[in-house]
Amino acid sequence: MKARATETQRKTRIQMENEERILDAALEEFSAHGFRGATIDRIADHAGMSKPNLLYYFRRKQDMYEALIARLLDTWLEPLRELNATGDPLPELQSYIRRKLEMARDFPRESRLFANEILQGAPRIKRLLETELKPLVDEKVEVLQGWMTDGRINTVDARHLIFSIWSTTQHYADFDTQVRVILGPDRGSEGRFEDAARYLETLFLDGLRPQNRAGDTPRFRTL
Amino acid sequence: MKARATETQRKTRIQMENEERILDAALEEFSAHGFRGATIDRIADHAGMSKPNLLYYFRRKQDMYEALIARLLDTWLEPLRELNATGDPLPELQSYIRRKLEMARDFPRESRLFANEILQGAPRIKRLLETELKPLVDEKVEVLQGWMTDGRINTVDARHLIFSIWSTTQHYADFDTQVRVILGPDRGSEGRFEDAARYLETLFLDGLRPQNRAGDTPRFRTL
DNA sequence: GAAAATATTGACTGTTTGATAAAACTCTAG
DNA sequence: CTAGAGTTTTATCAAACAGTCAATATTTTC
Repeated sequence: MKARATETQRKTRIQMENEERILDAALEEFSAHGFRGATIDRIADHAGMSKPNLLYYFRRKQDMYEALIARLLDTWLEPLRELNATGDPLPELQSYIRRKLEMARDFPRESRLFANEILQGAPRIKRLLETELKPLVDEKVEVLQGWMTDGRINTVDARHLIFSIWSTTQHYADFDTQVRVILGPDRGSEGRFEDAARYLETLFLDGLRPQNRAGDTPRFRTL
Repeated sequence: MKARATETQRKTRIQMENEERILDAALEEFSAHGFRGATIDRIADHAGMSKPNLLYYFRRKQDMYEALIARLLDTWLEPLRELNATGDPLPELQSYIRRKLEMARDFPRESRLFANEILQGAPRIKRLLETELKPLVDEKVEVLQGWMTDGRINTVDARHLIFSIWSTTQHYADFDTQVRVILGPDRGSEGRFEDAARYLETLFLDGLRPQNRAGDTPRFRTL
């Protein structure tokens, strides 16, 4: 009966398998009900093991949650990290959007876990947001502003630009239920995401103003 | 001891006051922790009354939740209802976006309540989405498609266009914690929303492609 | 194949939670 | 002012919950 908590290395085959099964079940529960709404019993049930057995691997409910959050944030920020300052601006943004959309498609539960945590005021990861998320965003904001100064993309508030990419892409994971109701069951998951990718490309590149770019119509001034 | 549940009219002064206080406290709790995560005790606490007293007005936890949802959906869809088919497309969309942004600013708890419900699979309002939300969206999609056919706005998937307006605006309520971390405390709430409004106007009208609209640069083809 | 390390279980504990019953109190209409 | 409707409290309950413990079973190691 060794202390697994601190002795990081040396994990048994069974240990690895079970921790994996537990974290998968925990992700299911936490992403659907938030920290407080999730119960150990249901997680144990979903993982196919008894509650005391589960608690043998994760002594407290919070330990599961923290394990999930820890592994999440890193993957979550990867697409933004890949935004390359030396690349062509529009293709770079385009592929950032595409990568975020792929994450929403392939890891919807992770997206919802994150959404739940933020929605509840981020009590457990606020510090992480400040130490990891903020500096990364600040760095990439510099890149975007450089592109704007050089006239290579339209001049806008770079932080809000990032927000809009996050929100539009994650919407397809977080609000999946609503999206399905609106789109109907006709188009499967793949079709939905193809359509979304096509739409977001147009939105972020050209906006909604009709494309009379030869100047044949005087610029329309909105209120 | 009359049955308040069905006998809709004839509410006492005290009844009205207390129901209001309770629903406010319930909104606070449900929007922050979801249905399962919220507890009657905390709601009663926050409303400043004993638990049995609260349960005198709402016999079950679910009754509070349903009362909130019922009053929510109607207000929530109001901005979309106001989208006017006979108006000018771009100003119409512009003011739809502005109204949604105002709702995110003025009713963030309501926005989070809704987000929580959808995030959890909308178990309690899926039917309402089908009977109320879907038809309204279908109707407005027709309007948007009409504008596209007439070349008055850029041709895109109208449903995804609506999704992007919902997600970008509600983001400022639902992910408020994250938004604050990124933007820092410099700008207050008003400033944040002004910046957001300005940014979204540019995004939805013109997109990010630099504005060389006189055709002095050959159109850039993205991957 | 036996000792040691690891894994699983059943039986529990103290607490929180949603909900009820009945007694006691307060307000209000006549 | 008083009778009855409306409101609040005290006391209580059963179920659900997070977490513990010692006993048992299984794997791994030599």
